[in-house]
Amino acid sequence: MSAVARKTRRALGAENASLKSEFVAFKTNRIVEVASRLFYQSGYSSCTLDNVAEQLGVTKPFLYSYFKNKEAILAAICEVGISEALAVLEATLAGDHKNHRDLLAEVVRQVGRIVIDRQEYVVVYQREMKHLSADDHERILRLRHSFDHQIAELIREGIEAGEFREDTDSFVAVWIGGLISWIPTWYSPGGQRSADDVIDQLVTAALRLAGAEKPTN
Amino acid sequence: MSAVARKTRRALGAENASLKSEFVAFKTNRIVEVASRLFYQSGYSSCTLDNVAEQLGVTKPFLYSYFKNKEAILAAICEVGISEALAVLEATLAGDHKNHRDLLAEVVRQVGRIVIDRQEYVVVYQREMKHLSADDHERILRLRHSFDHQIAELIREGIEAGEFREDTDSFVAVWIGGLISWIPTWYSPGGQRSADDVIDQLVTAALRLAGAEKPTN
DNA sequence: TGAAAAAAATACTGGCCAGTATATCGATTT
DNA sequence: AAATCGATATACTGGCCAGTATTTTTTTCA
Repeated sequence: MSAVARKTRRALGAENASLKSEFVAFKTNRIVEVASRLFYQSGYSSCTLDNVAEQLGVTKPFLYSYFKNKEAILAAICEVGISEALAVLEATLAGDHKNHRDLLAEVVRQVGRIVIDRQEYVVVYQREMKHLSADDHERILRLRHSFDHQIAELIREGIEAGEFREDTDSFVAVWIGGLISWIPTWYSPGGQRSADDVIDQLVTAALRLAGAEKPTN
Repeated sequence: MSAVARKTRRALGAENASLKSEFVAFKTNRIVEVASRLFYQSGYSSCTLDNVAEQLGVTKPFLYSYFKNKEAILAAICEVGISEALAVLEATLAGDHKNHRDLLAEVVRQVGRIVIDRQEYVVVYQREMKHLSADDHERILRLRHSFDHQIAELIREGIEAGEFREDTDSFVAVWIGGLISWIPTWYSPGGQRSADDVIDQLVTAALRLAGAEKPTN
C-alpha cells in the first residue's frame, strides 16, 4: 500500500476500499486455483462445486458470491491458460533478438515454460472448452487465434529472411502449437524428465519443424 | 456364413448361434459408434445413456443388455481408438520397405489416416481415459505403451542405420505421437484442408522431427 | 397354434448436485 | 450496547440420471 493511500485512509476510506478489492481478488484467485486442480483431476462435469468448496475449507454459496455460476469458474481457468501464454509470447516478440531462429527458440521456450507451470489450466482449457457459454467460448477463441497467428507470422518472416527452409509451410505454426500442448500428457513434475530437459527437447523439435535447426557444432 | 455352417444348421443349431452372435456384435458396434460421437460432442460425464439410446432409437435398458455399465462403453471406445492404430502400425511394420525413412513415413501416414477416420474414438480416448476403471485403464495403457515403444524402436533403428540424424533422441517418438494426436483439434471433415493435405503435412513434420527429411528434389 | 424363452420397453428409485432462500455471526456504526 | 450490515453458513429444492424391477412384445419351436 502506498503512503498516499495511507494518508487518505481516514479522509476517504480509499485504503479500505482497495484493501477490500485486494481481498476479493485474492479469494477469486484461490477459487480458480483450486478449481483448476480439481477440474484437471476429475474433469469439469464430474467435479462438483461442493468438492471445490470443501478443498478450500468453505461452502458452496461462498463460491457463488465470487462467480455467477460453475461455468464462470471454468471460463476464468481457460482465460488464465491462454492469456498467460499470449502475454509471454507478446513480451518475447517485443524484445530484441539476433535473428528469427533465436526468436522462435525463445518464444517456444517461454511458452513451454508457462505450459509446464500452468499444466492444469492449459489441460482444462483444451479439454473443457466445449462447456463454455457461447460468449466465453468466442472470447477465448479470439485469444487463441491471436496466438496462432503471431506464431505463423514469425514463421513466415523467418522463411522470408532465409533463416528457415523455404519449403516450410507457415502452417507448421499449428504443428508447433501441437507440440506445446502435448507436453502435459507426458510431463509430470517429479517424473523422469526434468522440466528443463523437456523444454530443451521441445525447442529442438520446434526448430526442426520450422526447418531452422542449429547447425551441428 | 460357410457351407459347413449351413450343413450343421439343423443338426446343431450352429448357424443360428453364429448368426445370433453376429447380431450381437452388430448391435454392440452400433452402440459404441453412436456413443463415441456423443461422448465426443458433449463429453463423457455430460452425455447421458438416455441420449445414446435415443440416438439409436432404443431405450436405456437395451444398452445394459450389451454393456455392464456406462464405463464399459467408454472402455470399448478407448480400445477401438488405440487398438486400430496399433493394428495398422504392426501391419505396416510387418511389410517390406526400402529403408527406415520410408517405413517411418508409411507408418505415420497409416496411423494418421486412422486418427482422421476415427477422430471421435481417438479424442474420447485421450480426454476421458481418467474415467476408466483401474483394470480397463491399465489394459488400455499397455496398448498405448506398446505403440510408443514400437515407434521409438523404429527411430532407434533408423538412427543406427544412419538414415536419421544421429543427434536425434529416440524420445522424438513421443513428439511424433503428439503430432498425430494433435490432428483432431484442427482438422475437421469438410474444412479448409483435405484429409490428404493434412496427412502429407503430418508426414513431412514427422520426418523433420526424426531428422530424416527427404532431400529436396 | 400356443407355451416358453428371449428381447426390449415402461416405469421406477435413490442419490447426487447446481443453484437459492434463509439464518447466523462478527464487525462497524451510533 | 443496540442496530446495521456484510460475509459466510445451514438447509433446502427441483431436476437429472445411472442403474433396476417389472411388464410387454417378439421370436422360437414343439
